[in-house]
Amino acid sequence: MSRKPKRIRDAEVTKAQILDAAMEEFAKYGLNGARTENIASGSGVTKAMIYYYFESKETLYQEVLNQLALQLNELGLAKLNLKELHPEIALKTAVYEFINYQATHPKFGRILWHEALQNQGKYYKQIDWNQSYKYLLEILEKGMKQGCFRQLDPFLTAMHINGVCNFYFDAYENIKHLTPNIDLRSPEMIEKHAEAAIDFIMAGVVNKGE
Amino acid sequence: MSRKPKRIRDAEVTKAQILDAAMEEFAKYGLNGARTENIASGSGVTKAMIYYYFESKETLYQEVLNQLALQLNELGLAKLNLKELHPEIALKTAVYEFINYQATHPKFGRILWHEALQNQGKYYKQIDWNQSYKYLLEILEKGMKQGCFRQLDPFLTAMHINGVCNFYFDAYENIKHLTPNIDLRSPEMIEKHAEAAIDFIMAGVVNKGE
DNA sequence: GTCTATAATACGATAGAC
DNA sequence: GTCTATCGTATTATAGAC
Repeated sequence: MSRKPKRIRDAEVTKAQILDAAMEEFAKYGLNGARTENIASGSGVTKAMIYYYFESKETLYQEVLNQLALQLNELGLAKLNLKELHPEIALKTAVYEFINYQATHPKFGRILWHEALQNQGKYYKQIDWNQSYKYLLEILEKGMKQGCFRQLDPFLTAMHINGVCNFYFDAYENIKHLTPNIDLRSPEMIEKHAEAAIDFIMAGVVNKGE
Repeated sequence: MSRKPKRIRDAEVTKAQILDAAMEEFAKYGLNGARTENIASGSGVTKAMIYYYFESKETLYQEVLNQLALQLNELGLAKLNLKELHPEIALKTAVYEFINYQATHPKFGRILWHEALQNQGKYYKQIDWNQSYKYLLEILEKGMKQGCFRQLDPFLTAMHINGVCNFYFDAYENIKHLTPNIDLRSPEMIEKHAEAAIDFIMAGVVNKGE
């Protein structure tokens, strides 16, 4: 009579594995669509463990969002010290890093889109995302003040820049059908997107009249 | 003994009402998240009617996507005869009309985002969206050939333009929390977005060196 | 063509043994 | 700390009366 081998008991490890699998599942289906059974099997534990470490599926989801915000602030734009650079260089760098982040962390954007669409931003609201967003605003405002950027609405411009960077990745599952012969996820195409996006954005923002 | 008044029997009307309510529900929650009960109550019929007129929730969803593609082709860019205009005017018009379409048909973008995210474009693939997408490509290519647009990758540029137009609307539920004092859905703000988007896109595309 | 009632199942969450 | 077994409910879909 062989039994299922029992798991090594390690709270830290188990909790981290659940969070990882949860991020994967939430990225695919969002809070509502995610299945606790999938999170359990994805992390190699039973469903009951999820409720031992986290109060509910909802709490687990909130924790995933928290982790996301932490990761973004750590790995993201903070360490680049963009404020001290020339606005043009700062903006180019920020856009490049942001696209790179999207390419290497595809779950990030997807979770936030699911959040906006199916939860109407209910949980997004509970988390402070401002740091990363404000960097971009500051760069734009500084560039306008210095005259190297055109006079634009900083908020709308930030949204437009975001759209240029994001759409390629987050609408991928639809637009891949428009170009069946091109692998939009290949490093070469992503690099092309990054270059074209930077070119497009800079042309849209930089003041050529000087 | 009062009874629930029976519905007037009219197949056409009932079917249309179900489709309307379904579009509403799918726009909110996508195929998986949508509840047939909500679609039923939203259209004033019972759940059984959905299965009488449509094979299943899935079939109903496919029909909604079909309707969407039809509406887009009818109301959209086709009637503008953009090919005969100067590329700059054509692009400005296309962007303006597209933003206007998004503003007046918010369900359109939401359904497609849900489709990309939760179904990985499985049903999107079954429908021909090419017309509307190809208009934009043709405008860009014509402008580049004539020299009034810069030499850009037409496909990537089309994606970037799409991102500029869309993000404002489709990420609304998240970004509204970033600007609690501004109503991003007011006609004034949408008009500002449209103007800024056109300005941004034209600056990114038009060849200034001539 | 429309309804009520219900079958069948999937899923979040919990109890309790080990 | 981890497991198995199960409860309770929500939900898609169908059967059958009117």
